[in-house]
Amino acid sequence: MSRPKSDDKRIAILEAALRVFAERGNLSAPTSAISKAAGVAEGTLFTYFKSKDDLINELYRHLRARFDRALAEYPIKADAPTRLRYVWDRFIDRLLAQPEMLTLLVQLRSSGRLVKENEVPTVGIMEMLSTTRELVKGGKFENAPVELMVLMVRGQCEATAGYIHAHPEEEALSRELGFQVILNGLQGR
Amino acid sequence: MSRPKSDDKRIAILEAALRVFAERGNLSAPTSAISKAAGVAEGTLFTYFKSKDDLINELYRHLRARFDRALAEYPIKADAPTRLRYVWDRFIDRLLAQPEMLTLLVQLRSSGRLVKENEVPTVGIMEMLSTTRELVKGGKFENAPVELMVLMVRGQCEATAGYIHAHPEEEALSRELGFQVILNGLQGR
Amino acid sequence: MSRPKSDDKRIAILEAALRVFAERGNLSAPTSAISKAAGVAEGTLFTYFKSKDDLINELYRHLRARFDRALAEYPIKADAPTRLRYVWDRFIDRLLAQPEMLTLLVQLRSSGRLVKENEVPTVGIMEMLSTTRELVKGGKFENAPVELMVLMVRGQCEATAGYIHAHPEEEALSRELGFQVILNGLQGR
Amino acid sequence: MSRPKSDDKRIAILEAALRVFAERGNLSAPTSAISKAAGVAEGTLFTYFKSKDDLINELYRHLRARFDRALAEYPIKADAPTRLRYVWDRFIDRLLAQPEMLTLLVQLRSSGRLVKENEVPTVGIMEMLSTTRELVKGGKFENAPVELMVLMVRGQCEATAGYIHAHPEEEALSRELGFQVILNGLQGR
DNA sequence: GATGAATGAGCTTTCATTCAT
DNA sequence: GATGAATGAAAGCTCATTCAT
Repeated sequence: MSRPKSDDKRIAILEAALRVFAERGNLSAPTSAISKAAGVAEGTLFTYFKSKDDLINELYRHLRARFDRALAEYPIKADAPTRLRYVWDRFIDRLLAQPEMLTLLVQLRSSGRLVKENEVPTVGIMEMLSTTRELVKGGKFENAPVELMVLMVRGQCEATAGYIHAHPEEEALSRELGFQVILNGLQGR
Repeated sequence: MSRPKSDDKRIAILEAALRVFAERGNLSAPTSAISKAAGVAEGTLFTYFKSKDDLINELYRHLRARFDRALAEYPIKADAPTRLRYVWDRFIDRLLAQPEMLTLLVQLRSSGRLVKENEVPTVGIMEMLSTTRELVKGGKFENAPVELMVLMVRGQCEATAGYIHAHPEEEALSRELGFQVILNGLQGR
Repeated sequence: MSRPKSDDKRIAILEAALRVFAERGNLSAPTSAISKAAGVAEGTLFTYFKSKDDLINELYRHLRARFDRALAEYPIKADAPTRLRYVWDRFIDRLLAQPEMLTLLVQLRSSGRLVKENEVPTVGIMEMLSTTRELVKGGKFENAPVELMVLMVRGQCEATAGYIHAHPEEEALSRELGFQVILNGLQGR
Repeated sequence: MSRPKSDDKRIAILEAALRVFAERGNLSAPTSAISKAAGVAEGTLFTYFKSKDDLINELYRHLRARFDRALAEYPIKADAPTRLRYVWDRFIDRLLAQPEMLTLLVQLRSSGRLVKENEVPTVGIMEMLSTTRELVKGGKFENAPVELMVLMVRGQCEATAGYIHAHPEEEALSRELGFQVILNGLQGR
């Protein structure tokens, strides 16, 4: 094997895609713009990704993996509210660290281009699931479908991050409030 | 006098766009598919809409106008929870009546193709604003930014509609639960 | 017969075509722009002219007729130089009166859209022919093909008008010079 | 390294454009006809020329460069009439070698699609300028604007080439006559 | 006759992907 | 593996012409 596929280059392309897709809406940026932004030739993109769709799916996985990595120090032994708060904060952190991601994730999810395998929940979502289950126990939502609850938490989280993005000066307050609202809501007291 | 521009045809094109855009993600459906679905010639689309972007913006306004029309019997004199529930139910109604709309609205909002004027709140959102303001009064979120609250309500609503779309048999329950969670959350008791 | 085709309208369309074609090069202006400029409906243009090509040919004839009308007082009894000068001045007059025409004539001639019948010489050209024939008599170009001579006179005339258009302040001089050069040239002494 | 952009292909496209534009008037030939005539794919045309307008401008420069190249053996030390005759003959040569060019040049000039930079005089025109200046010295046109003179020479030249194109059997005579007329004319004796 | 909405062929240009170098 | 020229199938949009009103 002469030159091995470089992982650096792979990452460079993914990061370039993140940036470039965020600039033009709708995943409509041409692959040539992505390869240019990544500093590689147009053809090279296709030695790392079979097609644009493949790139898009890998990008989605890449972003989700980053979310999961952010949960490294998950306080597994803490109580449910603390654990939920941890996930909440990491999600917000990530969304604010790369605000393009917020829109991009939405676009990816609604693009109809993601393959089935990419529709499995991330570690973060799994944690939300179990935490939420615990939280509602004994409350008036004890018998509610947990999946619905999780969708709600995620929605709330993205709404909060969106608000903070528009009003950065209210970050601390919003982060807190958003969390309290959903916690309150779920506990049903 | 010649044939007048027919409003039926205009609506037919908008409805066709709704359907066709929902099928392929990212507003990427070709205008030719839309005109075909609307039963008009390719060129005709452009006598009703200056460009694809114009069509997209008009579509957004069209959808929003429909939401507003659904609020015709808004119980203006009822108490805040009742009023919020009314808006909540009408939103869910609409999203379920045309489930394509759920994805489409998200796509439209994140497309970067909407003009400024289309970013003003609908009547429904305005009502949410005033109702929410009233709801938090006296609670622990009294001083929270109302806009954030409204974003949360909308997020909750869309999450709930999404869940119902996937689990139609749980509609009544989910509709109720979703509302209770956000109401609980906002009232802070 | 209810309403007769109005000659005013016909002329209005031709004049509009002259203006509009001059603005965009290459006869590429859409018929809709012409009808708009003429103050008639798009379809109306086609009740006066069978097709765009027909309009173009009629426009050419219209312009040529105007040239011919300018020769109304042709000094038929004067000597050859005087007569050539008369034609020369009227040509220059016309080209300066509507400078768009200079470019337009060139475009029409090189468009490949003129029908055969429109390739016959105008009255002005006919006069040039006979005058030129007389002028070269006895000179060193006695046996030259008159058609070539006439092409030269026309070329000279258009070159002169073009120059005057760019340097209006030198009109009188240029008009005179241009004529002297071609007269000199033809007489061969 | 990849395949380098081939200059052959570039030239092939330009030559194809020359042919195809000449067939249909008004630069109205579709780019697809040009690429087909050049034996390349439709898209390839656009890797060599940014747009149709760019192609048109490059074509103009291409043709002008050819004129200039034809003057390689310009007899710089000869007297003015000899030098003018050299330029005259080379112009006629070129116009006859590719008769499409005669119409095409006219179309290009009157198209309104040429950029400013392409309006500078060619080497041939520059030579005409200086030669003409010398020719009129001492004659009755001593104080005439040289630019006008040059426009005249060019016009005369194109008229002559046009005539020869229609009457090839009179080439030698016409070439001579045309030149004599303009020389006579300029010298004013 | 006048109007302008309707039509659809045709245009320029873009872009994912291939492949010669 | 890397490169970028080559490809050709779309895409969005224009426009001469027709025809219902």
